[in-house]
Amino acid sequence: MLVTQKTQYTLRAMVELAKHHGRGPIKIAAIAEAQSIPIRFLEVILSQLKPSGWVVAKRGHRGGYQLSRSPRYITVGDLIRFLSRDQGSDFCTLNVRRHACDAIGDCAFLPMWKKVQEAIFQVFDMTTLESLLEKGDHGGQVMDNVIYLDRRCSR
Amino acid sequence: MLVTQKTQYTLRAMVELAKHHGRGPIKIAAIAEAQSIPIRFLEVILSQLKPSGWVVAKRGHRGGYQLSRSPRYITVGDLIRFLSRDQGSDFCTLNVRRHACDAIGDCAFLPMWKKVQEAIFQVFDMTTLESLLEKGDHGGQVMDNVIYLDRRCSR
DNA sequence: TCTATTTCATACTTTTTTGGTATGAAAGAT
DNA sequence: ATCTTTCATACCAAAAAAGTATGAAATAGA
Repeated sequence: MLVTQKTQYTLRAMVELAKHHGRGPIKIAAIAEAQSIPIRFLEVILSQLKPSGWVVAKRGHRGGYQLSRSPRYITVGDLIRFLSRDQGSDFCTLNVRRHACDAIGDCAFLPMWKKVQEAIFQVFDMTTLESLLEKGDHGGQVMDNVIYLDRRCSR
Repeated sequence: MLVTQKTQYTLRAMVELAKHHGRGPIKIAAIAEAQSIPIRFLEVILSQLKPSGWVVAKRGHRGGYQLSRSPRYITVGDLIRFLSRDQGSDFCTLNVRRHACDAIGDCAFLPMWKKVQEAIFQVFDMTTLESLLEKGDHGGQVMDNVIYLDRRCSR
């Protein structure tokens, strides 16, 4: 739910579009090829992005997709918010519903979920498509004052 | 994947156990009742926590569960890491696999996923069962220097 | 205007994950 | 002994995610 395969396909496709920004439309097939995305699935994905103006499409010969605005002003955060728009949870990326523990009155976990949600978007919102195109460490400036604990998944 | 219903049941059950810490075992049925968790499901959940020493069980008359150590030293982070231990993603809470975009060489998104993962556990790791018992705003001290953008899920 | 190309809209199928049940055995207290 | 409670494992159902199919509608260029 947080980051599904579809989410990742979407981001990859958008980055691919960003790469070619300003050089006319690029075909679904080409994006699918470049990013190893099942072409039919990508068709569905892109046509869902269009109505809200993320991308502009052109049909027919020499048609294809292109970004509607500069990759500099498109953030991962905005995209992910968009992708989880009609997904019932109260914290869009987490899977948590506010009324989950209604029975107990006001849920003791709520402040925590809220903080996590904010922390997540703190990162997503600072990541633009453009920044993703730049090789090397990008977008790290903001969190540099935080001490990261090196705790990994145990397995 | 990130936070499933089972995850939330687990946390609620642990908080319930924390409430009664030091006062002998408490029955599954009582926890289930207090936290509105399906009892059979909770049985499964708790018996999965036992082998790794999160809880101690006692069978038979006057049996039940209790925490194996103080709620002060049990963090949500540790619990969530435990719950997602054998779930193939490289960033345990996100659903992202490192080799997802192998084709493209080194994935442009990796640094971002890593930062998000760290940001999430920054919060989870500072939240102890004990802190969840305290009413009011708890655990907020660390993130206080961060400027939160008020961006919500659009819907 | 015809044709090849490409997106578009919608619906369907399959697979995977999640959520939850069932059953009966084992252990412990009185 | 017996009642209570956990324990281990297997099973089932529902929901979500992933992916496919079909044919229609534009568009460019010959």
